[in-house]
Amino acid sequence: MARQRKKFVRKSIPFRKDSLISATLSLIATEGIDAATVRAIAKHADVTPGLIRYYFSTKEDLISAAYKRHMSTLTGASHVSLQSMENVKPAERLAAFVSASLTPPVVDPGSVALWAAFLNRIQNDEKIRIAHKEAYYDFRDRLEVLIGDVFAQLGKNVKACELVRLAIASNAVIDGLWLEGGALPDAFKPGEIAEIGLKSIGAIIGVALPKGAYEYENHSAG
Amino acid sequence: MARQRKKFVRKSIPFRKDSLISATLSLIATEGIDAATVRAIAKHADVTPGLIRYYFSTKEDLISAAYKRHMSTLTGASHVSLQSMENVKPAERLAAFVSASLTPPVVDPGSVALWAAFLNRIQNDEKIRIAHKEAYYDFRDRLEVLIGDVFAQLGKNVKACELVRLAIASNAVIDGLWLEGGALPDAFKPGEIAEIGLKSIGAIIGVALPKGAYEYENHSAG
DNA sequence: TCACTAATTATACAATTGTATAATTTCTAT
DNA sequence: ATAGAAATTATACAATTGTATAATTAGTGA
Repeated sequence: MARQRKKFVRKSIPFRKDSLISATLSLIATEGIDAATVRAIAKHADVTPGLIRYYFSTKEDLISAAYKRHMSTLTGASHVSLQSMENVKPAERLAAFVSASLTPPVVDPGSVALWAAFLNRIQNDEKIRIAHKEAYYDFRDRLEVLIGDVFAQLGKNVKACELVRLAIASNAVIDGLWLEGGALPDAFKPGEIAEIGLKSIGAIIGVALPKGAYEYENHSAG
Repeated sequence: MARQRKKFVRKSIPFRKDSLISATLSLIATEGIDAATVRAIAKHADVTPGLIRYYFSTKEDLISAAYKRHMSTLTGASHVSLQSMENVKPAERLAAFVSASLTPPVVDPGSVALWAAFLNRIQNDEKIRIAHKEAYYDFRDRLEVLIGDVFAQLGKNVKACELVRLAIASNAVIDGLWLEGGALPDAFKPGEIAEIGLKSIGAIIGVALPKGAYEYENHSAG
């Protein structure tokens, strides 16, 4: 008889790490943090539990890596929206950024659940606390730049501390809407959250933000 | 020799339930959800693990009860601020409500951690999902009434759907600021969050909200 | 004082958890 | 082809978990 089928296939280190991180995120998002046991994660990644320890020295290491990837996914989605918009009016760039942050896949129950699961560890896990802080300031600073650009183009002169205040407030609007949209997906119509976000941030900074920006709304209605 | 010291004291049902719920909340808030084991909770409540099952048929029951109490604590804190303000101008009542929601003890790391721990279960635990939904709408509706009163007093006519939108947006501002203030307590000066909240919501609804409302700010500055 | 009820503790148990280590299998270089 | 290194699986283990049940203890009314 022919040689028996292979019992496993060797994969590269990045591949396996990615698989395990993806499996971890997927499990936490869909079944909650308690479901993310080493055995469940391994099964989800089509791998044996022992392999986890081969790539991550401890489970906390894996969780920490998963957190970082989730955060970069979140912030990355908003960031991508600004590429190829170099020559677009500042107000439209800001609107695109806000829209992207308040539209699927950023606004998503699993995404919020994931974030909440990690937030729970923020107090007792320094790695996660630092990562959270960095992600928060990164996002807020980007928002501040975008808002500053809008004012610059309009010739408005705004004090630095005032600009910070507006960025904090705009960030809060996005966070709050993102949260509610993800936690209570049935409570809002599609597009409603992004629309409210645009109007609200527009009111806060005193500049109307164009609605229905680019890729995020259906073009047929424009 | 005298009779040996009592090995335990009998307490009333509400007392023990309260103790156990408090211990649960305290543990989750300070050490995270994983630390809230039946044994740790019992120890925290100066009780034997077995007693938990005497008052709560399952651990999930206890967790669920703890969630409800936490939510009513949160919303209650904002609600109390409106009592004995029946004859105050609507804008000041709204301001007091916002201030109370964005000031300790509502804004607090433990409070946010607690809320995040429960949010993680929102997808897979129907009881918690329903409780969350109710708490959200309860808070938002109250906000909507307060905003509506402000407009009524100013003689402004605002459509119902527009009022809802403003309540959603204001709620998002509060949620976002509350979250960031609790998760990153060092990132903000005392009173800064409440101040930003008042200005932002004021901008959103188009009505300046009085700062330094009542009990929440130091009276010496007034 | 004394039984009786209900609250509390004590003990036990099976399942699950993270981790450690030994045993295999695959792939690559020679 | 084959040996050796590296990746993967297999197995084991002690600790912890939620829960169930039996054994005590405290308070109450007669």
